[in-house]
Amino acid sequence: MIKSSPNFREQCYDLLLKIPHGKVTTYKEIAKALGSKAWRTVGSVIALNPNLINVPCHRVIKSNGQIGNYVLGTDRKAELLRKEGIPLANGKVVNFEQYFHRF
DNA sequence: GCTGTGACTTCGA
DNA sequence: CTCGAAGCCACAG
Repeated sequence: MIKSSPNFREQCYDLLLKIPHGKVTTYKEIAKALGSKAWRTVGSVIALNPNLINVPCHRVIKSNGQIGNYVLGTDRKAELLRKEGIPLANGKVVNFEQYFHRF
């Protein structure tokens, strides 16, 4: 039972909440899991982040392993990821595939 | 109801 | 490898 776009936003947060601690995912994978190609929208809706407190948006990174952006700043996001146990290098995730969480 | 925008992705030089 | 431009979809005004 797959709901269409109307729930796109909610599905994004839902998947984000499903990401375990110490793991990361990419915007593209999220959109793909939703069956859409709106990576931009994924970042946009997360950027609006109505529930930033409940949504670990800092666990979402780009497809090339580079950390995306963050409401509090990329440096803050990098630090959070590092605390999660993910080593970083020049603002990029080291072996992010290893920490990549697939739905 | 249409236009603009973006926390991205991908191809080309 | 690095830099630039175009494309894409959903949300907000």
